[in-house]
Amino acid sequence: MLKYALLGFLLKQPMTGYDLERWIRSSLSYFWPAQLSQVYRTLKQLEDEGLVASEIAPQESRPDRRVYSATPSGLTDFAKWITPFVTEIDAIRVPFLVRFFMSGIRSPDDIITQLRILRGLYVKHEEELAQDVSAGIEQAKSTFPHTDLEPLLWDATRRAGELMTQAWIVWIDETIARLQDYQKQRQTKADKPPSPRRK
Amino acid sequence: MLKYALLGFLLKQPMTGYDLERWIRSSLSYFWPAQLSQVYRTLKQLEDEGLVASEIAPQESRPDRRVYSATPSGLTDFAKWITPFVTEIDAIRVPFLVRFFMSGIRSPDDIITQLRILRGLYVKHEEELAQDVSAGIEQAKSTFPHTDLEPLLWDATRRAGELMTQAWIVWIDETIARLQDYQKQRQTKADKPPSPRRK
DNA sequence: ATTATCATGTAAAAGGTTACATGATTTG
DNA sequence: CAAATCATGTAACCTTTTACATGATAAT
Repeated sequence: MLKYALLGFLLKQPMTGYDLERWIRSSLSYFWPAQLSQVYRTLKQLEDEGLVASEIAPQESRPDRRVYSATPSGLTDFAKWITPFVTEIDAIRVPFLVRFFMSGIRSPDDIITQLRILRGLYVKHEEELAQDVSAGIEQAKSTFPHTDLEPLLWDATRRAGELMTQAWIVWIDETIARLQDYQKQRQTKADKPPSPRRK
Repeated sequence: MLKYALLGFLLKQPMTGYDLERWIRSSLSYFWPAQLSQVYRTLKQLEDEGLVASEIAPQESRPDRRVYSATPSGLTDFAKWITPFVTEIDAIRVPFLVRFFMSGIRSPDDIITQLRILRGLYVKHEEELAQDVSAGIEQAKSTFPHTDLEPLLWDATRRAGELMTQAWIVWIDETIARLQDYQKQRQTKADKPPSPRRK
């Protein structure tokens, strides 16, 4: 997948592995993160397959830049990948939900605390996403040649991140409420047998 | 991660790899899918680490069942894993969004068609999720010893799937609308120079 | 003075996917 | 009579993560 993300960017413009990582960071990373080391080895693989070519641009006082560009067969391969319609929903993996689901041995209080922490993280995440991606869009507009469609795709991707984040926040709030209800019920039950009585 | 999912189930009750896969399918799979082959190799790994133990239950006319159960050190390890608070948001990977983002060379019509296909898949997915997981909850209630908290966690996990699916459907509808607007504008622009005129 | 940015990579390990291999029984 | 379910696994491959390694310059 990273393979095609890189190819897609290189079709817009030749650039280095380092550049690619930064572009991804302000766009795709919210749905497909990429480590720099992974970018470098994938570029090498793409070059072995003849889908990209690189040339070295010497620099003083900095490591030389290795600038990659997509080859004609790179474009062909990319087109072959993007053309067919997807007819299955992607499996997603959310490690946090595994933990949550398996939290039966934790106290409801602990789970609520955990959810509150997570909520804070998502709020922060939402702000970062808005800023990073919006900045990315503006930079892309002034960097790449583009049709009007491309900023739309870029912004729709940002929007997807926004909607997902908001959905998580809704889920967290709902779930905290449910856990609090559960606690209240337990308490009520526990109070009844000894019959509540004031001093 | 699968490692702890398996341990978590085995702490509720001893069972086989096959059983584990089925339980996961009606619960966690929506946030952490597991192939049967992966379940088997992970169980083997857990056994090597002494976190689970297995014994063979002979059967006639069917392969013998290898029943796994969590060991005391399995419980310790699981508790150590579940206890600490998570303080970072999980990266998620959504292959479809990578394609979408890179669809600049496709026609808006194609992208809309693709989104409509996806919408149908999500609607179906939502129904399956509701049924599978609800059935799973009922079965879990009658199979595992449990506190009242556990059905709550199970159902909250179902709800997370529901909210995510709904968020995707909203996103798809929004995005189709945006693409249609984009098409209308292009058409208007194209119509202007010859100046629109009626018969 | 320290941190962030620019800029390159390598190597080992972990985790997951896909394909292969087998075979009886139950359900539609 | 065909397909799904029960039930076990192995092997090769692919992708990603984490850790290591280097080093100058610009910004705070």
